[in-house]
Amino acid sequence: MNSIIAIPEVTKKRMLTLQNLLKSWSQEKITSMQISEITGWNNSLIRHDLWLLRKFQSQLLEGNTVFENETFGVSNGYYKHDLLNTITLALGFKSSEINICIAGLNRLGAALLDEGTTEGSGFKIKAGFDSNVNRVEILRSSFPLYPATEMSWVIKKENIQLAILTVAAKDAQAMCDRLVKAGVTGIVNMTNSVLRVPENVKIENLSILNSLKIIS
Amino acid sequence: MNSIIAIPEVTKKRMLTLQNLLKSWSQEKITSMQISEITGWNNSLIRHDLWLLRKFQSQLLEGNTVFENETFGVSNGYYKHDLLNTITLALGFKSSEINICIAGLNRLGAALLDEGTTEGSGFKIKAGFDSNVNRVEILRSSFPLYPATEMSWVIKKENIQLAILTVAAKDAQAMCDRLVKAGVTGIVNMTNSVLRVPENVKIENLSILNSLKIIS
DNA sequence: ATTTGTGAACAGTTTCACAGCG
DNA sequence: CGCTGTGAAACTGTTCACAAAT
Repeated sequence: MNSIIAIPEVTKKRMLTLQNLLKSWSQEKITSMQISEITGWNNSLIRHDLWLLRKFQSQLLEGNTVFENETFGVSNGYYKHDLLNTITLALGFKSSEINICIAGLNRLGAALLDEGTTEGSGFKIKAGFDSNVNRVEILRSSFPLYPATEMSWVIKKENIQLAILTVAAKDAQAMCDRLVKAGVTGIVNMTNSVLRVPENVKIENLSILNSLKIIS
Repeated sequence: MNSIIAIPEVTKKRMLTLQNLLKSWSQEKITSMQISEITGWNNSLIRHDLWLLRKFQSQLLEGNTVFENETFGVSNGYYKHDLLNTITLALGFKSSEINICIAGLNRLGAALLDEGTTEGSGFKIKAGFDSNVNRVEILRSSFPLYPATEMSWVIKKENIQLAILTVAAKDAQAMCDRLVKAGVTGIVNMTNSVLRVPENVKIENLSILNSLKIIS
């Protein structure tokens, strides 16, 4: 009776990085040592992560206790494409696009507007919001911009699930509350504010200043 | 013989967040429960972190095995200012400003130029670099912009220690190599590329796409 | 009564060690 | 032989439980 396993968050994050690495890897094969050299992760950790991924996957194909078609580890490296497939499958990326919005159209927010930010990534920016009606009218972008007062219906109508928050620190909590109320289920917080959200809303903090402090 | 303790990276990150939280906390005192409610961290974890911080600090004041002047935990909450002091001291923030630069002046990089990005943070942007000479000439900013070819001497002359990397993914490793060669000791990587650096160079990855994937 | 400070217990993560495979 | 797959061992981080403080 094997207990049900889940992929830990740390592993998921590493696999996201590995995915990016593989996309720019030009050879057909790669070994755990090579990955280790680039990323700095211990080579056993990589094999262990991959093992977890496949264990998790085989558990989804219930009943199939025996691994089928095991082209995987060829004892002299992994095939890049096999790896990419495994990662994509195991992390369960949605096949359909996820709609997102940007809240706060100062220079940072505005920079995310065109810039191919989400090019071929599975995410689609559907709206931009700002409390400053002026900004909304002046800025040009490939999708519509709205005053923050319109947020509620736009988020529902466009089926927006996630938001990138780029307002000034002092307005962050208020804007966050509005987003949550409108039904957003996750926020990438690019402010220095600490956001208070209900348990079912996920936050990822991306503060440049904090990062600078960590590496200094 | 107590073994020497160091503050773990996870704790440091939490303390950075706590620092931000306290700055916007208007009351004189705060309890571990209140911090817990806002951040979602278990309240014992907060006390434990704080305990580590002070243990670490008292170890710096060598010989002083006895804590002196222990106004700290007043058994009904922490004084905001005591906490802020402890965090600042224990995390050892430099009293002097640290010079940084921005490598890659596309829209995202350019957005960091004025925007008070580093306002009162202990970091000072001293230069911006881009391989596109045009951009360097067109953009306006409060500090000088240079073609990437000038990087080596500028970084030395201005004593620049850290960099924020905002170039296109395909140019990331090349630009990173140049920064490292010029003597930078830490990079905030805002691209999706996985950077390969020598052990002594610290990287913090801030990829918006990865964050979106994690919360989705 | 409430909240901190503390070490022990527990859970999670990483590394080790080595069998098995090509 | 070099490399993967795998479970066990070592290590790191978090939570518990309760004494001490007020």
